[in-house]
Amino acid sequence: MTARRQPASSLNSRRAEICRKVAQIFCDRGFDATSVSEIARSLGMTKAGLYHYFVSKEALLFEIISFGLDRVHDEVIVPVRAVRDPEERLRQLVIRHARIITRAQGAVASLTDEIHALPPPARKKVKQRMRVYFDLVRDTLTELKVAGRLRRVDVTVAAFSLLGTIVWLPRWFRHGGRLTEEQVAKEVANLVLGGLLERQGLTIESPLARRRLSPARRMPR
Amino acid sequence: MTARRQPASSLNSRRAEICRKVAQIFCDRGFDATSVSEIARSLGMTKAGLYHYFVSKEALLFEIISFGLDRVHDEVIVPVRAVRDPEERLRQLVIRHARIITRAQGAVASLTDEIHALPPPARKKVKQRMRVYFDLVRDTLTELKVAGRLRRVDVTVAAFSLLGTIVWLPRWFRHGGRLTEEQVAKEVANLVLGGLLERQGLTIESPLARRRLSPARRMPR
DNA sequence: AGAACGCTACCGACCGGTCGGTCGGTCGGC
DNA sequence: GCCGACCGACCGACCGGTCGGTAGCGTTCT
Repeated sequence: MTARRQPASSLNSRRAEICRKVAQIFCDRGFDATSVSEIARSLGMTKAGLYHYFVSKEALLFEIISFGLDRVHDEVIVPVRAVRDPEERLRQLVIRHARIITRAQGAVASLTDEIHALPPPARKKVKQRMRVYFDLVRDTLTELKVAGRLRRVDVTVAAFSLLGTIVWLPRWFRHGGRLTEEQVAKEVANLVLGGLLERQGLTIESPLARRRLSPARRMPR
Repeated sequence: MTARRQPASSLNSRRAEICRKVAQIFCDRGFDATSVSEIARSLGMTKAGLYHYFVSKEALLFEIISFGLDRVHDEVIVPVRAVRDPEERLRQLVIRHARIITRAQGAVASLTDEIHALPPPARKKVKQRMRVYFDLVRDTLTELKVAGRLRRVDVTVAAFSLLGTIVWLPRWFRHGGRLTEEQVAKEVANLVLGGLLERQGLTIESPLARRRLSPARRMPR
């Protein structure tokens, strides 16, 4: 129930392979609705064989969720933290997160819905890691706000709304549709950024040409 | 598995009462993770007693989901369709939808996640009703776009993103927190509208948008 | 008036089946 | 010859669902 990021021995690569496949299964059919025998059959082994790798169904779920959170950590949090400009950081964050979510057909995002099936200690760990990510989003928004580059919005509500938009992606996006995952990621980023930032050349902009605050709009109602 | 909107006989009022309570239970613990005996116990009756009202666990779920969709129909779709101006219609839609979702602690929204537990015919009916709602959102956006009042965004992506923001609300909003459900509904509406519309002093900005630099206090869920 | 009836609302006991999980192996490669 | 990978057979618990009742109550028959 612990274990994260051991060196890739043959055991661990097999574990990772199992994690990836089972993530998809849990994502498609739901954790509770999927029996261990079904999982094993999909993997071409028996239930007893599967239990060679995982001590319980819950432990398997925990490892899968942690695996997904690792992806977010490695491919979103770490690269994005290196971006200094908060606007560009936010854009990168949305695009990167949207991309891994559409790529995995929501396996990463949707599985976090299943945390309720975890025993409380494991649930707490997952929540803590999610919290770190949320703070990154909100802190970036706060940074923009302090710089006067954000519209008059509540940063907490904005952060949650942004995340809601992203995690909802797998519910409607389908590969091979009108838009590619790359296009959707960019479209969502523009939508979100455009909605949050003070309007003024909102895609490519020079940081000089910005008002410090927006005290009044023309024609207030 | 059919049945909708009979006159309120004593039987139906009891059914509705059961629906409301069980909706909360399913929402808290999940459909698959909740046994029929648990449900019955929470209602102060036995399993056999519960089966007097519903022919199956799935039928119970279907009735609950339909009940939630009825709420959206009566309190969002119908009143909002009467609004002629598309901008005001969209604002009303967001506010009304956000309000019933926070009011019911997400019972309405979250249960639609459980459609996968329904047998295909019932699932199809639910999806059709959800589709009607989605079309209302997208058509409104298209109307705005045609009138040149929308930023350069893809209306389909925008519609799904908007809905994602709303259905994600119950994951983080808690009653008795910093914001009331009314404030959150308005804030979200401003956020969404502001992000979509051509800027021109068109949002009524909420007084909540004052800077808040204090650290985080809550997590999703 | 009151016995008889019908019907709703519900219960205790029980059913076949499946669940997550265990255990004593077997077998192939180092 | 040992050890990691895996299997077939099996377990008790619990699942969704059924069945034969019955307590209570309004209506009807006499």
